[in-house]
Amino acid sequence: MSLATEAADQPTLYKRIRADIEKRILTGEWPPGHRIPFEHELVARYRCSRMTVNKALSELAQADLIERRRRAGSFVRRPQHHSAVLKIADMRAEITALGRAYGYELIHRKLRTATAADRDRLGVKKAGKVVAITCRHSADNVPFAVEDRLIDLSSVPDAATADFSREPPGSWLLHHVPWTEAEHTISATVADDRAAEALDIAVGAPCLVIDRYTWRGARTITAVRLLYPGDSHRLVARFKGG
Amino acid sequence: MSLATEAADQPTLYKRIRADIEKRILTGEWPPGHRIPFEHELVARYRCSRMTVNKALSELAQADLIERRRRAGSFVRRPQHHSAVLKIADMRAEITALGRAYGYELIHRKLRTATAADRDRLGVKKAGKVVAITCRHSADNVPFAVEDRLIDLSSVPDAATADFSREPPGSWLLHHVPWTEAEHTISATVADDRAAEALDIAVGAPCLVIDRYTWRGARTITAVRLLYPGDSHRLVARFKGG
DNA sequence: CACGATTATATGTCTAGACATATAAGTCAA
DNA sequence: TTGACTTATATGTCTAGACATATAATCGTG
Repeated sequence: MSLATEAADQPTLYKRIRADIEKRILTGEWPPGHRIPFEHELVARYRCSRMTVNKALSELAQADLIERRRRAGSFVRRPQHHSAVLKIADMRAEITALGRAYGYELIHRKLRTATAADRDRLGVKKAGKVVAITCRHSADNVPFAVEDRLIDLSSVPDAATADFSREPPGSWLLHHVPWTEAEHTISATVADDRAAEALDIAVGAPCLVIDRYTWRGARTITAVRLLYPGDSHRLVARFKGG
Repeated sequence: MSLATEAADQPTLYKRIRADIEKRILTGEWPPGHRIPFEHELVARYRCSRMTVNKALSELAQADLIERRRRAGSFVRRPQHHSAVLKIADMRAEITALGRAYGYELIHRKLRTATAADRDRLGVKKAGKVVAITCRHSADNVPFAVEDRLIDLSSVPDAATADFSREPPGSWLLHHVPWTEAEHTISATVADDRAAEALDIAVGAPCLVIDRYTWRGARTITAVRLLYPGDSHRLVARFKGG
């Protein structure tokens, strides 16, 4: 078993070590559960210091490719099944990235004391003020998605006076409020009257739904529901690694 | 500006350094573009060696929270908008993780020479053999998803003789074939006759669709389409960090 | 002023040690 | 056999240095 394969073209030693091991894992030569050589063995193989192989192994562990267990060794992890990294940018970025003209239209905006439904949706107990917004995003003048959003003003007071008639609330929030945690829920539904009209599709047509909740620490910032025409829009996630 | 905040409760020094910086970024105290202290400044602040702060900063860079530029310093990165990590496990794991009883049923299996449609779907040019499978996954005896799969036998010869009447092809593949890349596409549709019958829902009911393509290097392994009843199933992705 | 050469500097990688700590494995007594 | 104790060992973290390298800034020159 020669771990040091071909001579390095360029990359640094720890990267070569990492790549060598990664290759063996991805080709299946070292299947899940396989114990990879101990650090001191790799030190001997590559004739380097322990810190160097440690760095390579640490990165592999961070990438969930291997699992490190004290006293036992390092083991190839069972493939993380199918994780997928979805990049859901804000709507303007998403649409311009497609090379299409971005359009935005505010349909409705209301500042109100949180109703029971609002509080439930935001996951808060106290009845503070909220802003409720409905708007539409379009690509090349074709409806792309409708957005239904609630912003908690006790977390984001400035949102009360922000001008959402020109700037989409999603962009505004991204630039004004740092967040620490978010949750997305993806589901499917069929268009009701309101959605059908806003998206210019038939009632009963399939729609992709993304519900997103954003927090900053314990405080809820915003809850948003995005409705995409199901036949035109797709979320694509490419994932690398085993 | 005191970087060394409260005394450490337990964690190691480099983790504390990383957490301190992360906090400042997430709270917005250090906004995107802000230059974080040079390594030698952090060394002085925390009275430790450069390797220790380097490890902390390297991990922050790996997590895309900061960007490191030689000679210039390290800078807070613009928030990665809304990325979402979807964990799509194989169906059995997904259902048992929900605490429900997993059920599997093979509906159809056929070994054939790839048709034009098959080749198109798999993205291959040559007309080799393929296995086409339709099956159903259920949770607590309620239909959970229908699966429509194509396996390229030139990439996975063993699939020709595997017994898919008891073991779901997804699990079998995960345990027998390592993969290097996958792509998911998520969309919405409405149930047609076949789907409605298999899922025991009404024709025209919304369905979530996941199309997954899996490769090993340049070879296509399998293409699968999963159809979930849209009102019952949700994909949840929680994401941390800004 | 524009452009090329030089220099200073922050990060990138690496070493040869050290001690800490979790834990697999072995040992011994009840 | 089981449970408690001990030991060996692989990983986890850290140090005080070193040289490499990319590049921002500066300096000179045409």
